[in-house]
Amino acid sequence: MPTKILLYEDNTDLRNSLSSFIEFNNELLLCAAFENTVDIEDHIDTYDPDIVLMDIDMPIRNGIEGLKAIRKIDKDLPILMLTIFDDNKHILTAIQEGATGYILKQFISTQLISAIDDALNGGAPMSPAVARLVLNHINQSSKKTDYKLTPREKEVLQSLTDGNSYKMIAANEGISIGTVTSHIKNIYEKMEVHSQAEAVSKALKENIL
Amino acid sequence: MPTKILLYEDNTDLRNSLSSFIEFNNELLLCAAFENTVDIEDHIDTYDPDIVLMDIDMPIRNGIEGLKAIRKIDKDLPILMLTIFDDNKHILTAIQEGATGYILKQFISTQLISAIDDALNGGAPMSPAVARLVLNHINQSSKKTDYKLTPREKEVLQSLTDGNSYKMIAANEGISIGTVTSHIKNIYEKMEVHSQAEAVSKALKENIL
DNA sequence: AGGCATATACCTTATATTTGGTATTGATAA
DNA sequence: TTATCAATACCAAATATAAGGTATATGCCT
Repeated sequence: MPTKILLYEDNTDLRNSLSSFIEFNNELLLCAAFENTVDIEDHIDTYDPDIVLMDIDMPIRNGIEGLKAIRKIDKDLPILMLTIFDDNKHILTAIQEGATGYILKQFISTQLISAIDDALNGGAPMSPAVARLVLNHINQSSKKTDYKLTPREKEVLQSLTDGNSYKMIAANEGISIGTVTSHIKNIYEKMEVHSQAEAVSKALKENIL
Repeated sequence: MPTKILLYEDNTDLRNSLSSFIEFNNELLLCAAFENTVDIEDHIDTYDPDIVLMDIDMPIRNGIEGLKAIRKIDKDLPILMLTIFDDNKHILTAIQEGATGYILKQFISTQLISAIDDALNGGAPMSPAVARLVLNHINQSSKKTDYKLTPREKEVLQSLTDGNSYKMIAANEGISIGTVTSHIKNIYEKMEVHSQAEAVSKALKENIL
């Protein structure tokens, strides 16, 4: 049984050539191709595809919106994003929204088949360059700022981040509330923040614990 | 000029066969091969490699330790991790610590050369299966808990997370402090928390914004 | 040994937050 | 059309926090 594909691509030429490419392959079956993701919920319902190929930059309702719309109704349907390589932000957004893989348009002819295959088998096809972006996003250590917190201050900050009040921190650490106050004051100075919320936010976002 | 390689692998047979494989290739130059990462700092200093191939599971001082040690002295040196197992935890740890790529040992013969090439050119070579793990780690939406916050409450929570005080939130949203207080009270109830720090922590960790 | 920096500790007071209420309006669902 | 809910708004009080001090111990440098 061939793999049912739903395609979204606003450029008419590319949409047609991709359609031909898919139709030419006996293992693949093109359900339909659209120029934007308006009504994508209905399309999914109507065609019940095995995989979706999705351009990112489309007018009216783009690929990210389409991706989100699908993920609301189907958490597992493989969705391969297609794009030119210049848009780091879109790539990360797409991945955070649950895209299955990421193919650069320039490599479609050589990689599409194996990418579809990988995606259907639980893999996440992406070029090494895209993977590098993703890894850099995870690996903050390269740009991790060091606020030179003392061991005690780190403990207190960790405890704050866990949602403990001054009173609870004092009890856990075996020190007085006054001392907790003092540590937190110093933490705020070093981190240049002025509230728990800001400190916790900064600590988590910058992964400094 | 050949690419200088430093190899860490505790299994003698595999280390030898990898060494032979590298020496057989004119583009590659094996600086040295070791069975664990003790003294890795000295090795880096002595051999000044272009890339490091690192097994993860080694006795005494393993590949993750070695990776961390290198990253303390060189943020950019490409480091490819090698492993037999699809060990989720090790893969994620390695990536968080700044590994450049991840090769499963079963694919070394076919993928090592291109992986080295990718790594040297700023890419992050990894198999689709490994990439899937990484993406799942980023994309929490599958297990995202829904606290059913209203749009306004999400705005307020976002603002809290940005480190704003009640007063600032009121000004930014164009509502009174009393109303901010009221929204936050409702947010706390829905999220089952009792302070800013806890709410911010939960919001960031669970990625609900 | 003396001087210095730092981590730790505690106090105090002015603000801010938390939590309990109540109430109005507009939009939406039953 | 009634009932519910979201968003808005305010009051009041009990607590918690932020930011200003000061003090002691410890290790480090000379």
